[in-house]
Amino acid sequence: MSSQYTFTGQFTFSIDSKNRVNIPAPIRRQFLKKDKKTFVVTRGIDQCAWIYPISEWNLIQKELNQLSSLSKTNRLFLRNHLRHANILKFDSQGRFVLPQSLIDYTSIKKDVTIIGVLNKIEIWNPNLLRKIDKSEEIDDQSYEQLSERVNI
Amino acid sequence: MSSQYTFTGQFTFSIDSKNRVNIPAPIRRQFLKKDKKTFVVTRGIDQCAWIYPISEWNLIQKELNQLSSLSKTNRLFLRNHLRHANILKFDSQGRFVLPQSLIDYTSIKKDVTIIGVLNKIEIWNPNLLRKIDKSEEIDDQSYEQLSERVNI
DNA sequence: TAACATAAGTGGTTAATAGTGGGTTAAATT
DNA sequence: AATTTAACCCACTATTAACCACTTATGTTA
Repeated sequence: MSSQYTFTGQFTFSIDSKNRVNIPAPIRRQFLKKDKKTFVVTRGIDQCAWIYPISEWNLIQKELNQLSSLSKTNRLFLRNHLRHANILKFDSQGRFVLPQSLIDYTSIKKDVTIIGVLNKIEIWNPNLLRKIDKSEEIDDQSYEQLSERVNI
Repeated sequence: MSSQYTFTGQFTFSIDSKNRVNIPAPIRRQFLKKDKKTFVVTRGIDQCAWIYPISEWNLIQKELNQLSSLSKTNRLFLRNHLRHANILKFDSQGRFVLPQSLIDYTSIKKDVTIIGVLNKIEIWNPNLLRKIDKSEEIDDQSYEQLSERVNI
């Protein structure tokens, strides 16, 4: 089953003294009623945090359920991806508290950049995102490979 | 039949003088009424303890029943996983006493890190978990392989 | 375009919950 | 019967989450 969400856009906000982060209104508005303001924040594979609406996350979990813990790789993968996953809600002002472990992982200080990436939302340290922007461009060959799979 | 539990998150608490360990509230809240605060603690495959809600454990037992004891591996596996399994309940404060044998096995001293891993909960010595974090990272190739099976 | 109205982002206070420690009673073991 | 162990209860403290309030944008209408 495919995603019901298509997040886009980029926003930069401040994180407050209680580690609360505001979810940009355009993104917040997309949240479906059924998800009841609930989502999962976890480590991204790059140095950012990923947010999935809870219904999206449930789809992922179903896939993870197929992996047996008797395999070592599976065990590591499951552990490292699930332990950093926090089920949260945003408050009546549309904010949530970013867990300390993720603040550390993402090196977020005062400001955060929030970007919509299809079925997930990414939370970045603005400086880090800028740096990666420059250093990790997609080369032509990789684009060629992608072209086989994605018709854009 | 698949799991009814989807534990996530990471928490670090202290173990008290009576060897009591607190179960983190977000995990405790997930426990189904039918399980009546009952669960099984046993040895994990890595140097940690595994906790399964009793209904999950029953599912696992059903699978274990499929393994013939004529195979030596099966015999060893069954023995090592069943002999260290304790059926326990958590008290009105949400704690349980961690059996001495598991304290020894996991090298737990003063603090414990508790992590949710889908249908089970893992109890670790925080230092040990950190060590594994570094030494056993998943390499790019394994990620590529996983990507064929899991769409995250 | 000025005035108003609405929505969005930010900040702090209070009330509820969670984690921790210890003591008392009941049960089990020797 | 004495000692140990486990269950149960009560209490304190720190953290978290719910609530309220203010300010700055954005947009609408006269």
